[in-house]
Amino acid sequence: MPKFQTPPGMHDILPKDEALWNRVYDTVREVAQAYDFGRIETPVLEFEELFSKGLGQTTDIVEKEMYTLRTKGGDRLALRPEGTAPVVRAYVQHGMKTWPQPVKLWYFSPMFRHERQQAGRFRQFWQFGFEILGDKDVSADVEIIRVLAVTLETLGLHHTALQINSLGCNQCRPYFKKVLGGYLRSRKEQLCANSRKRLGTSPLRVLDCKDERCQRIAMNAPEIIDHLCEECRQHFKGLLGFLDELTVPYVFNTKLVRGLDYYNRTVFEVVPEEEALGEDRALPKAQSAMVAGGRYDLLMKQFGAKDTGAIGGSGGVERIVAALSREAGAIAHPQVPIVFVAQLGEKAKHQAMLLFEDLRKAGILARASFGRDSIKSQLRVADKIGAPFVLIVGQKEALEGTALLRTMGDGTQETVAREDIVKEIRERLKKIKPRVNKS
RNA sequence: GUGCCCAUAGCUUAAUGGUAAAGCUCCGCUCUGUGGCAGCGGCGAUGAGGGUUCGAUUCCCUUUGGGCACCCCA
Repeated sequence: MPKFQTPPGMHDILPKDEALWNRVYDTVREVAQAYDFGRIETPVLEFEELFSKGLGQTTDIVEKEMYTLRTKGGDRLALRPEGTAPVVRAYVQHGMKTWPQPVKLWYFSPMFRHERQQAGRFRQFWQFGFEILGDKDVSADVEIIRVLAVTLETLGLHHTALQINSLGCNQCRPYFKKVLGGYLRSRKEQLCANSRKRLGTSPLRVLDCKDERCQRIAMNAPEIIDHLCEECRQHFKGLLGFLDELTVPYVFNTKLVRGLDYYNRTVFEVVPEEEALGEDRALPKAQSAMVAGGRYDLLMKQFGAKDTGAIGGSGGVERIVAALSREAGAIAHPQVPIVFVAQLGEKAKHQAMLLFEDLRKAGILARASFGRDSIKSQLRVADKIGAPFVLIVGQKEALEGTALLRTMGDGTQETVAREDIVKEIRERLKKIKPRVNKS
């Protein structure tokens, strides 16, 4: 039994995962570059206050899911549970308001939340995110949604559904809360215990409670969309108009609220379509959101970036990787052929190492097993890893300054002079069809 | 944080209240300058701690970890 294991909810990303992870990372990076987002990586640790003040005291993330610690100097720090607050902090700290607006940033980083893990939910998980700061205009909303949609599409995830809603602003939300609160209070008896507790603090959350009774009440509840102030209504209308023009399919979900307090106006989520989940539904709907985000003008203001706005969205890498594995048919990647360098004898080993370096410098993927002495076991390894060619350097070859070039497919081999090896290998590799492996 | 299920080798699985078995993988030998096949061998496990018992991997308790659900979220 291993003495040490990863802490609960945390996991290793192994070489076998590399193909899919790279695919997600590369896609995010390419999309970010195509839309001119600049990379930002903020520290894993921030002052705890950044989140407790930024995300809202009563949010679950702050109340019970933060990893916090006290430093020897007495500072209270927290492992970041999300990426937006640090980015806004950076915007203000580095005076990005003096940069040409808006400032467009992206990241790809681990996040930490102390929750019980289950399917698609971890204590350390990776998120990529896109943020547009310093822009109140609805076009920023459109761009964020589009960038995320393009990312998923490029990855080949087509069975997704974009849900979208507006939460209003400082003007209209308090008014709506009152209306909603009144409605809910009049039916308090029929609500579940949890929702009853939430009535006072965040009545909006009652709307996406999964309790059957609450659902029924939520069904007929007043909708925020009918109570938006004129500006918010125009903003939302404008957004939907853009999406229609760009033929981005969306589902207007008036019940969609988000777990963080800082959102205003636009909020959205991308979930896998039912059929994409397969018959046995590998993931339940509630925690299957692959991508989510919203506008956070209030957070900007709170952190000192007045009179401007910002919007962003982030994606859960593990969930997207899982979705990619589900669509296994789409996942095929070429495997780069490897040339194996085998050696026999002390002198030959030295020669072989030099040869290995020659190959590497020439950009040829090479592998060797210098720790093994028998040619037999070395060839076995070459066979296992699927090397199409093996270069064998023995005593004789070492003296002659040559190597034996063995073609594994048919077992033929010929002697090649040291200085011709790279050229010869290059030619032969050209003729090989890349092997395609399903992962 | 709450509830339900689970825990044997790196992986997949056996078994019994009485010496823990196999397949795959890995390492090696048969074959001391040649891979795949085959044969043989080797490494390697009852998550941890208690209890019941002559004896526990098996039964009980605790704990740790995992899966799932709730809560919530990417």
